Amino acid sequence: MSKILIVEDDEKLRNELKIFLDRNGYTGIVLEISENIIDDIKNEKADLILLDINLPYMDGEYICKEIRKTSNIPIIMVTSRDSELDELISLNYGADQYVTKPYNIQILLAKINALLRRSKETDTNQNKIDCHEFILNISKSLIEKDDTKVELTKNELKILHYLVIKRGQIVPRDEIMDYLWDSQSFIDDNTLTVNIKRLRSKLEEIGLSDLIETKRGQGYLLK
Amino acid sequence: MSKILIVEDDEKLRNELKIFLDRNGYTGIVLEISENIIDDIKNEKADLILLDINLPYMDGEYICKEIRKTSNIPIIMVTSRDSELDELISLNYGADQYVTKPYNIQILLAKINALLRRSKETDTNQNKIDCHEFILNISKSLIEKDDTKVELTKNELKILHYLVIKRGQIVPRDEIMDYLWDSQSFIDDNTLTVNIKRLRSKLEEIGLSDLIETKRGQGYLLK
DNA sequence: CTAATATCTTACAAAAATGTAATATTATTT
DNA sequence: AAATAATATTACATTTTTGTAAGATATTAG
Repeated sequence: MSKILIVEDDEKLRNELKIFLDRNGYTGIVLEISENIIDDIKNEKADLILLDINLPYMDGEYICKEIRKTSNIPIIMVTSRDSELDELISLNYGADQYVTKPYNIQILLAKINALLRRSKETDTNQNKIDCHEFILNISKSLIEKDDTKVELTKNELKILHYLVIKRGQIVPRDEIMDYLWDSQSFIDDNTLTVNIKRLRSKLEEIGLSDLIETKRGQGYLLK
Repeated sequence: MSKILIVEDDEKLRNELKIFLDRNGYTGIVLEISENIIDDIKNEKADLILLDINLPYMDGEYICKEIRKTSNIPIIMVTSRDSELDELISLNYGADQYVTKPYNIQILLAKINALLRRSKETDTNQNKIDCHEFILNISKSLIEKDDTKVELTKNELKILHYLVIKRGQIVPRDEIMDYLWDSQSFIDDNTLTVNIKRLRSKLEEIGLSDLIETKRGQGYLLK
């Protein structure tokens, strides 16, 4: 049951929208527009925001930009301004969709569905990262490849995850060490080498060899 | 450097599009339309697909539906049919966006950026889930709260992650056990209780008490 | 080629994580 | 209130994970 925030000053329109959303399996929440609208939005902890551009106090594009500083909640701009410039600005400020009024309400619903489907992926999926050669299942701490899989320890997961994020780039040993251990704990530099070795062995176990390349003097590279 | 697949039969248009994408930091890949287009698409392992609706052999909506059976790659329908029905069908078949030709190419680019930003979220962020009371840092296996934090073991992380995904719902013990252990390994049912106890202790450590509620006979509930 | 340096390998002890058993507590039913 | 069932607690032995030490290889510089 996703919460959808309606940020719109046209009272008639927003009430209709709320009723429509409620009838279609969502919880529509209408916010009163005030100077504190940004805080109000943040406090609601909704799953998606329908955001008008023309609002009192401040415009929707500014609100969008502010929200994006702390949150990546899905945002659909819903506005009567059919302007390509506005659309461009909104998208560049971090909005996900731009819909012009009057809109076909079934299409708006379909867009909400599509966007929530996409954004929920992150939250609810098993937190897998698909790297062509293998899948890193972070929450289960597994490397998966076809029908084989191998469990990773906490250190191995951290290293591989860090390399995966930076795949294709050379990652300095220091950087990995900073990521793995608090700077307080004085960990032997060889400890990283040993951990890399262990990770490589596990990769070998499922037929993945030479994935982590050593760039002598520079760091490691995940291909 | 994201790979963007161009599935479009108008040769002039697709070449222009490729050049434009290449100039804007993407790798545009033009596919020849054939009967095997669906397999061709799957084999490319791209990051996003620009999919025309009017195509020889089969229409784009059908292709979209087929791709969605095995992949959740971002799909933007790009078409000259400005039809609300088509838009609705496309979105319901799993497309993320619907753009009509002729399009403003800057806006198309902004939409591509927005969609990739959203879909890459999983990859690039640190895999944190923000739950009002605390932040679950999955890749570092930590619970974070203000300036305190506590490390979780693999089991603790799995349990908490599962509860977090289903927060607000009662999660049966069986379901958690299925998630934690292979059905082959016959694990004592009390083992889960002990693991829950350990998780609760860690939550207590950083001042989070009574977060995991026992619903006797039903399961656990994360508030 | 030799020396210096970076990374690798192997083995091992200490620490952490895990499952189980035995017992205790709490809630529900009779 | 007693009996039953579900969950909690504690302690302990086993297994896994981890860091380090000591020596081996490989790479680069002189």
